Amino acid sequence: MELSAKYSPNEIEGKWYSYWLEQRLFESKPDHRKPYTVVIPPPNVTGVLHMGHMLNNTIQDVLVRRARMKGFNACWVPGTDHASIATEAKVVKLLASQGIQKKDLSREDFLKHAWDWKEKYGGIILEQLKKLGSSCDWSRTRFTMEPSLYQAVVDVFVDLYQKGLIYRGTKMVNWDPEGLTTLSDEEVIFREQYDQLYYVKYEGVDFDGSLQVATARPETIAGDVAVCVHPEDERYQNWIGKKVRVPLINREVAIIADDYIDREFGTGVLKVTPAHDIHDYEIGQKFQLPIIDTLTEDGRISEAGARCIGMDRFEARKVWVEDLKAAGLLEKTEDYTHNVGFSERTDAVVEPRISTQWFLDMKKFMEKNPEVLSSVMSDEVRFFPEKLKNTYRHWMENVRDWNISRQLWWGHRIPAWYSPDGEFVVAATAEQAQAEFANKGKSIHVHDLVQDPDVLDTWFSSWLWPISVFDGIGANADRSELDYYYPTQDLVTGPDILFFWVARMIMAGYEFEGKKPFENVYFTGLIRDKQRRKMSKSLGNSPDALELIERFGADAVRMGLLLCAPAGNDILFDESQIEQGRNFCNKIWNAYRLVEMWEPVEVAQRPYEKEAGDWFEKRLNSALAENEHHFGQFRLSDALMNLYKLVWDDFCSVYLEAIKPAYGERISETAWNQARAYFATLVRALHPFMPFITEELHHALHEQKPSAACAVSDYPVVEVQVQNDALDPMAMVSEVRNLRAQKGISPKEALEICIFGDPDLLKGYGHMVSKMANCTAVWNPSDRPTGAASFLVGTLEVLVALGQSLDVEGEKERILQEMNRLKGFLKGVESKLNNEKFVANAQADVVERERQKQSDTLTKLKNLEGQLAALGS
RNA sequence: GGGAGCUUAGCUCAGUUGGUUUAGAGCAUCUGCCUUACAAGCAGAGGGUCGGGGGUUCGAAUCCCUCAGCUCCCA
Repeated sequence: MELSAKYSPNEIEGKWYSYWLEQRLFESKPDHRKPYTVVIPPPNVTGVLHMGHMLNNTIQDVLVRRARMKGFNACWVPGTDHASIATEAKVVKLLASQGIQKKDLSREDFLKHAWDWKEKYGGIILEQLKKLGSSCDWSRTRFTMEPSLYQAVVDVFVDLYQKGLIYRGTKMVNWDPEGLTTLSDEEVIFREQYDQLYYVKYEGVDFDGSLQVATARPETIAGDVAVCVHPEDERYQNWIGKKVRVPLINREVAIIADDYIDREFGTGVLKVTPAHDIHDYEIGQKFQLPIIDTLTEDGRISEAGARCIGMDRFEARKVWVEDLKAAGLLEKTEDYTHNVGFSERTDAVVEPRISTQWFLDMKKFMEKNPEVLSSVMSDEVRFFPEKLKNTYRHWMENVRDWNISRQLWWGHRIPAWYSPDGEFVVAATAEQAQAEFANKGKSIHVHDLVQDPDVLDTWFSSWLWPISVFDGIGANADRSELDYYYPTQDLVTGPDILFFWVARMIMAGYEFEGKKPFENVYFTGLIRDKQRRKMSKSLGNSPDALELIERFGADAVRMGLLLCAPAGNDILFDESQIEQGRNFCNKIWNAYRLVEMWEPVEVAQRPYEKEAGDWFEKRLNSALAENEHHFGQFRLSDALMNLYKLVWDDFCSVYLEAIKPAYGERISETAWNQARAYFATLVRALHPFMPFITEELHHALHEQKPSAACAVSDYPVVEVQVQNDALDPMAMVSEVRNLRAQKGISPKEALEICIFGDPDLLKGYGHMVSKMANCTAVWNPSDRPTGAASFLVGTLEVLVALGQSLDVEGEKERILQEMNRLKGFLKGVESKLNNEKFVANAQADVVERERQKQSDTLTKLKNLEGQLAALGS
C-alpha cells in the first residue's frame, strides 16, 4: 500500500471517533475496578466551542484516557449548564430582533421560546467536543435544568431553608440595570475607569459660607440625606450639627460626623446617599437617615430624582453638571480614576440597590462545614497550582452572604409560596406549601398561593453537579452510582470560576455528602493572544476552534495547546504552536512509513542493531519513569515535551537511523520486530495526548488486528530501573559530526578516529557509534597521528588525522581557549576544596563530586596540553 | 486601599529541602545539506553577569532586606 508522505488527519479522525463510540469504549458502569471520575465543567447550553473549552477539555481527555488505559473504570460525565442570565439575555435579544419584547410575553410563552432555543442550539458544543476527541460517556449527558436535576435543586433549597441556612432579607445588593436582576458579588467585575470628580458647593443654611463636596456621581445628589465629615477633621469642627442645602434641590440636610470618612479624599466631605452606595447605606442605617431611591430598575432617574425624570443615569449626569455649572455651584472638576463594577454578563454598570432577596448565610454555613476551608488548606483537596490556596482562603474568610435569587424566568424557580396577605412558606410543591400554611393554622386554597416569581442563581444548581449527575441528591436520590463514583478524582477548570463554582462545589460536597467532591483541582490558564490580550469577540483575536481542527487536525491542535500550558499559566496562543503539533504528527507518520518500508530478512541481529536497541530501551524507560512523576504533579506539558523528544530525537533521529539498513542491505527480522514493538509502545504512551493518529497506527502496527483498541490498551509501564551510561555514545557521534561541519567533511566520507582513554566508557556502543558517525575507531594507538584535529568527549581524547588540510594555528588557538575555560573552572572547584569550611560542612557526596570534577578537569587539561605539544610549538 | 504572585536566552517556560562538570528545554535565529521516511525534513552552531542593589553562607537563580517593573484576586 502506498502511503502519502503527508499525514492527513481529516481522513481518519471521524473514522476512529465513530469506532470508539460503536465499541462503547467511553461508557462506564460501576464494576469491580477502581473508578476514575471526572465531571465536565458544563459549558453554557447555548455556547460554541472556543479556545478555552479546547484547552480545558483536552486536559481532561488526557487525564481520562490515561486513567482508562491504566485500568481504571474511567467515567467522564458530560453535560451542559442552563446558564440562567446568559441564556435569558440571548433569548431576549433574539426575540427583540423578531420584534417581540419580553415584557409583552407571559412567563410560560417566554419559557417556551427559551426551550425552543435550547432544543435548537443546546448541545452544539457537545458535538464540537467530539471533534476534539473528548472521550466522554455520552450516554450520561446531563443538563442542569432537566427534570431530575431541577427537582434536586428545589429539594436542596427547601432543605437548606429548613436548616436555617437560607433566608429572605432586604439589603443592599448588586443590581444589573440592563439584565434587570440582582447579581452575586462574584458576578460584579471591577474595572478601572477614567471619570471626572466634581467639586460641588453645598451652601450653609444656618451659617454663612458653604461646604465643598467631591463626587463622581452628581446625578444622585437628589438622593442626598446628609453630608458627613470626620469627627476629628479640624477644618469642619464648627459646622458639625449645622445644616446645608442640597444643590438645585434645596432640601436642608444635616452635617454629621463619622470616622468612616477618609479625610484625604476630595475635600474630606462626603455626601450621604444611602440608596446608591453601600457605605452611604451603612452610615444611613447608623444615623437612621431616610432612603431616597432616585433611580428606576432600568437605570433611569425616578420620580424621586426630582430632575431629569426618566432620563438615563449617565445622560442625567451631564445635565446635572451643566445645571450645577450654570447655577455657580460647580467649583471645580478634576480627572479621577477609580474602579467601577460591571455586570459579568451584560457589561452594564452595576448599581447598588436596596432590595428583598434570598440569601445563603455563609457564616452559618461555614461554621457548620469547617472542612470547606480546612480540606483545601491541608491538601485533602489539592489545588494545582498551589498558590490558589491563598486566594481561596482569602475569599472564604471575607465572603459575604450569597445572593441566590435572580429576577429572571429561565432557571430553577424559587420554591417559596405567598399567601394573599403576603406571608410565605418554603415548600417543594404548592400542595406541600398549602400543608405548611395549614400547620401554621392558615387555611389557604392552592389556587390562592402565588409562587415566588424569581429563579435561582445558575451556580445554585451547578454547585451540585458532581452529586446530581449521579442522581444522588434530592428527595428521590438513588445512591447506587454515587457511592461508586463519588468523590470524583480530578476537576479541570479555569481560575476565573474558583469562587463561582469550585468553592461552592466543595461547600455542597461537605454539606450534602459530608465528603469532598474531588481530590484534585487543576486550574488551567486563560488563553491570550501573542500580545497577552484576552481572547474576546470584540477584539476578534479568537481563532475559530473548529476551523483550526479542520486545518491542522485535532491531534495537532491538542498538542499545540498543551505544549505550553503548565497549570495556572496563561497560554499565549500562536498558530505556530499548532503547526508544531501538525509537524509532529507528520514526523510520527513518516516514521511509520519508514518502518513499513523495510523488508526484514531472517539473519542474526547485527551488532549495531543490538546496540541501538539497548540504547533506545534505556531512553524509553527513563522517559516513561519521568512521565509518571510529571503526571503526578499534573505537569502535562512537561510530559508531552518529554514524549516529543523521545519520539523525534531518540526514536527517529537516533534509533531508527542507527538500525536503518545500509544501501542494498535488509534489516534483520529481530531488529524489525523490536522496532515495531518500541513504536507500538510509543504510540500507546502518546495516545492520551494524540488519540487519533495513535489509534490509526496502533491498528496498523498490529496488522489491523490489535487485541484491543489503543484507547483501551495497556498504558506503557516502566520495565526496569535505568542505570545511566557513564558516557552517552551520541555525544561522541555529535562531536565527530561537529568536526565534519567545521572542516567541511561530507558525512559520506568515512573517517578514521583515534581515541585515547578508557575503552569501557563506550563499551557496548562501538558499532552504533561507527555507523552513526561514519567512522572507524582505533583505541589508544602507540603512535599519535600527526596533523590531527582533536576534541574531548568527556575525558576521552579523540584525534582525527587531517594531514595538510589542518589549520594548525586555528587549532592551537581553539585548544588554548578551551584550556583557559577549564583552568577557570578548575580554579572555582579547587577554591572550594581548599576551603576547610567547605570540606568540613558540605555533605560528603557534594565534596566527592567536587573531587571528581577536579580530577576530570586535570585529565582534560593534560590531554589538551598533549595535543598542543603534538601540533608543535 | 488590602492580599497573592511574578521578573532566568529574541519568545514561551523548567530549574525539586541552597551544592549534579562555572544555568536547561521548546520555538525562533544562523551555517551547511534536495542523504531514496519526513524540506511540515537532516546535521551542526551561536545566544543568558538568572530585574537592580545590599545581606546571610564555605557555597545563592534558589534564603533575607530593599528598590524598580509587571500580573492576578478582593474592596
